[in-house]
Amino acid sequence: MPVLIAKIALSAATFAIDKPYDYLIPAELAELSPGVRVIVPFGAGNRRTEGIVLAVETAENLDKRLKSILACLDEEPVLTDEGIRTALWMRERWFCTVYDAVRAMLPAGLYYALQDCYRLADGIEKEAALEAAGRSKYERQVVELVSVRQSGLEAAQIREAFGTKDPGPALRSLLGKGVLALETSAARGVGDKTEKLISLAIPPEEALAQVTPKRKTAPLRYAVVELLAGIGEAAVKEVCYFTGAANATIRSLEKSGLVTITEQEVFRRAGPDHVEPAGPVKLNREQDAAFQGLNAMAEAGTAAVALLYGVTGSGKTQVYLRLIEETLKRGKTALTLVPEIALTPQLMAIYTAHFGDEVAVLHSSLRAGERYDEWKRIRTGKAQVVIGTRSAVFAPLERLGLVILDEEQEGSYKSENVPRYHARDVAKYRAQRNGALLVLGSATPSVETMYHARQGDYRLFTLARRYNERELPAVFLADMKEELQAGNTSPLSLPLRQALEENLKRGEQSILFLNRRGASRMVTCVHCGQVPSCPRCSAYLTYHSANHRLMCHYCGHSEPMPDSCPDCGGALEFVGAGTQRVEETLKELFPDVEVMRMDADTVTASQSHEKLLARFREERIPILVGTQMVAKGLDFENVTLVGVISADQGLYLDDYRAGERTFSLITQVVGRAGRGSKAGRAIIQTFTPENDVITAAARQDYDHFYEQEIGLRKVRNCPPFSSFFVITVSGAEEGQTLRVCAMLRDTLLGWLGAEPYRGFSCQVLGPAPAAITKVNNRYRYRLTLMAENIRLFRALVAHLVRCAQADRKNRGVSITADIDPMN
DNA sequence: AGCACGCCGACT
DNA sequence: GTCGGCGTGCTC
Repeated sequence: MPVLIAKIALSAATFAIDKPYDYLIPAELAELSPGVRVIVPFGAGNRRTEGIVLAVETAENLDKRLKSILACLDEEPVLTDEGIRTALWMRERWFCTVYDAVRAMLPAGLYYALQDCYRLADGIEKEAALEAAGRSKYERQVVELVSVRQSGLEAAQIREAFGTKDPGPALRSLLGKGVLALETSAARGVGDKTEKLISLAIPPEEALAQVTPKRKTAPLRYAVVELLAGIGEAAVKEVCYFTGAANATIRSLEKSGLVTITEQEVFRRAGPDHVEPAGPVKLNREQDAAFQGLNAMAEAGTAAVALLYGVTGSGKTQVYLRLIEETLKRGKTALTLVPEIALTPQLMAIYTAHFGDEVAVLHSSLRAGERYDEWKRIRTGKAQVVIGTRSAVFAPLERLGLVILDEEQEGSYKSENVPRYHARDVAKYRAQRNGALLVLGSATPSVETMYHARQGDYRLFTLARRYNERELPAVFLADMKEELQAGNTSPLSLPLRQALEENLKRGEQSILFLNRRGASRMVTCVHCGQVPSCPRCSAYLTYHSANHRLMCHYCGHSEPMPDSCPDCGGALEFVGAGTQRVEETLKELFPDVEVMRMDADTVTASQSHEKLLARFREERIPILVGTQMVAKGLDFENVTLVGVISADQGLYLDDYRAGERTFSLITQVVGRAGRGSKAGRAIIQTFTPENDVITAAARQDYDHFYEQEIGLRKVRNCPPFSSFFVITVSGAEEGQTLRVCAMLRDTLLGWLGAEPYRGFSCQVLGPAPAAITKVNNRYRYRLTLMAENIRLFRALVAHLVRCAQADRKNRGVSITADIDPMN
């Protein structure tokens, strides 16, 4: 008798054991189709696990050993066939499990939280249950707990009652005896972002009276209560930030009844601005030429990739819009990806203006419900145009005809957590499968992309003229070495200071720009040179003026800023030119001038950076200092001066992409400045004014930069000439971590010497400690393999990782692999 | 990674 | 008996 069998990818499967598992489809689920999620028993303990059906098959002879699917979670498939294929491809391509990929593809609002609920089995009374439990004290405890309520008890509550002791064995034993019944329910809609709020549960005086006696021994408890007494209700996160209290402290305060914690949904979305429908798109001759070429490619219906290389301000957006219009006319759908939604609000507004309700927007600051709604609109075909950030590359569009990746060189397209995919590659894969056109747009294309374009793999379209023929600002390189020799240790050079003064006199606005990496601010002792570092990480602590504390950016540790050096008592001094330091310097120089600072610290939920920028423009605040996010303000009419504080920051890092990043950053800052009718100026501060990357960027000379860079890449065998495979080993014990890493290298070298890998070109570097060796008390060592990114070699790396993970000797260490990581 | 299973010694 | 600890092997 034939039976139905489902191939299922499981959430509980780790990378080492991930594969499609076979389960029997029970009669009541006979309609089950691929793409729906199910609950299945897995492992020796039959723990409930979420999975997704990859395929349904019929088998003639029933294999007795197959387990059955317990329940189905979706009425309709949440993944299309293409989605399933993409997930399978991602496992092979990015060293993740199929379910890791599935998780990345689905909107948060679709997540289920599985909840196990234990109750006495039907027809079993408490007495009988106790008897069955026999003399086992834990089993008796479980029976006592569970029999309180007819409906039974959630697993989490039983675990809580047991404290540190694991109730698992007792529960399983009782389950086996038939005394207990287990029901697994799937609760939906847990994905919404909530924020925990904390407030005093008792009057402030009383609370203070309770904690004051132990002020010396429990300073954090005191600090939290004191803060709350002053401000009333606050977010737990903020309270931790300002006092340095850990979550444990907060919980203990809650337990002692001093504070109460409530959860509230976070509303982060700025209301959708109402946009007037836009008129037809007009293209100039150059844009039209690019459009015609691209459109012909899209129309052909065969998969292809094109690079639209258009200098800043050349009007790539209009070309996108025309291409999308034509794609829609052909009855196909279009997907546009942008690096960070926060940096491209205009693009969204423009899309909405052109395509109205047909546009769906997907990005991280949407609430789970909104994201889910947008996802549904796409899934049901109501939205045919999608714009969004990295994960929007998985938008469930059918009949995909066009994919646009704007600012394709941006690093944010690469995911930093599992699955560590690159949206560009996923986009390429989807375009390939759909016979769609992928357009990579950029003013400063990544070296890899330009290489492919020049090789003829991608068609190249160029927009060389600035829209409206606007003039570039005059660029001046300020030599910071000279400044230093002249005794100027402030972050502002003399030329920049003079330019600022002139702008202030003329009533024009200025923007000072800091590289992100230069944004942090360390503290050092003038006497002994000590720099306070994190106790859990091998990283220096950074000073935050908002709470006057030293914080670790890797693990979140924080401590109060000491008055003097903890080691020798010497005076402490700030190093590095963070935005805060620049702001303070400006305030000293121009005491009566308002300075606005914009960085991760000042941009919060209520002070979104659009709001800050709007204020900057409307109130004509003379000077704006900030990181990347200030770039948008450069378009403003009254901004006539832009200063790049530390152009070198990040340029001399041990990273082959450093040059590319610096070039892109400076080029865009300069290219955007002086958009108005008044002539603009740009001052770039650098310690190495002769550096090729910096001078090329000042001239807006991409070709020169590219020629230099591709030569370097070739010599060093960096992408696009090879790929970096980085295997990271991390563990609590440094010796073991290093040993495992070395063992991996030896195994790999052994394999590379044998068939079928003999002769395959692969450079093996390491084991080397990661840039931040210790994070959260775990040591990290890595192997770097430089090799061609082909299936055969990926299979080898995957096999290596799987073997190492399965090895009992490597317990306690985690082993992961990544391709072309961003740091 | 979980989890069972088998084995051992300790407690009572 | 029961409990805790630990090594080994499998997950449809």
